[in-house]
Amino acid sequence: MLDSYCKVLNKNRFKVTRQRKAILEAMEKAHGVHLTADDIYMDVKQNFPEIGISTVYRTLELLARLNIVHKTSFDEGKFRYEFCEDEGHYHHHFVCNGCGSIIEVEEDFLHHLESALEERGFIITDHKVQLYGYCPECRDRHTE
Amino acid sequence: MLDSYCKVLNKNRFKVTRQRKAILEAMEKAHGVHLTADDIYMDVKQNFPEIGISTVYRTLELLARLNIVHKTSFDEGKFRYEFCEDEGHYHHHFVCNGCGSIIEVEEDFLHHLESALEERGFIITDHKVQLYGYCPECRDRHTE
DNA sequence: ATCTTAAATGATAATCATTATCAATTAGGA
DNA sequence: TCCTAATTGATAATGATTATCATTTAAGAT
Ligand SMILES: [Zn+2]
Ligand SMILES: [Zn+2]
Ligand SMILES: [Zn+2]
Ligand SMILES: [Zn+2]
Repeated sequence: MLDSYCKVLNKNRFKVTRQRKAILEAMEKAHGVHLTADDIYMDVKQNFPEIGISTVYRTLELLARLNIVHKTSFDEGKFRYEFCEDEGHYHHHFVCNGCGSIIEVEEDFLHHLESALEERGFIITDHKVQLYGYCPECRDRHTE
Repeated sequence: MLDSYCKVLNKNRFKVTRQRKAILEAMEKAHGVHLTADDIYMDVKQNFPEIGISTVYRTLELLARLNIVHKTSFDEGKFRYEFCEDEGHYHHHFVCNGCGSIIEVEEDFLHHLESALEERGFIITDHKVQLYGYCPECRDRHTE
């Protein structure tokens, strides 16, 4: 997995540095979790104290440009990152207003909306669906 | 319209100040446009040079809390505001990667996604759908 | 209409995520 | 090994937003 990402870096003439590998490893370790730049920085620092926060931001920007990671905001005033899916089409997210947890949702009804727009002459390159509310653990606390 | 918003302020024991009225007026003037706090600040300043940017932020936060305006981010690193719809359920947005224009989309296929989650015990209070791509004016420039 | 007072305001500083700068380091090809 | 452009880390800068606090004001009581 890590190797295949390094191949993409190579293919695009970007150097495979210790820092970039460490960042990719940290993200792999947290697969399925939506990490902030700072989450990644803190984790990498454990085994690599010299790493700079700028390198983390720069690397994530690069990985996003290469379609290795997907950068998205859940309206918290900061961005979160996760690995892209192979198909290039993203799953959706449910954000709990109670505990803040972000839960992935597989269902996809967006084709309808997309084709309606494409008929009107738009080109759709990406979409984002975020649902907000209460997860089963928080719903009782909320309705009490 | 403005009067009905003032009524909501009154009902909730908030004062109806010149600043709050000016901000609501600026937003009414730009109905259908998705304004940033600074857009509103700049506009109100024309006829009300003493207004402070803090007041704009504070007022928007209050109006959002009262469900008068809806605050949303289009991943630009800042928030945009528009009046809530009566139903409490928002339209969707198409963001053009070319010119940055934000176009409203009425179609709503989200019930499906929402009921699927509700069956699993979640409570959905809000959703956000944002599509990205190229609008008809920008698509040729893009595919050239 | 005046008084009272808690709410609201504006100037300013603080915060926080992110980006830019730049001298020093380094990956990877010759 | 050498060369060099890419990369890095420290630091400063930015830009949006929030906090602080002395001053002003809306709106209810007199
Ligand atoms: Zn929860
Ligand atoms: Zn996800
Ligand atoms: Zn466009
Ligand atoms: Zn809208």
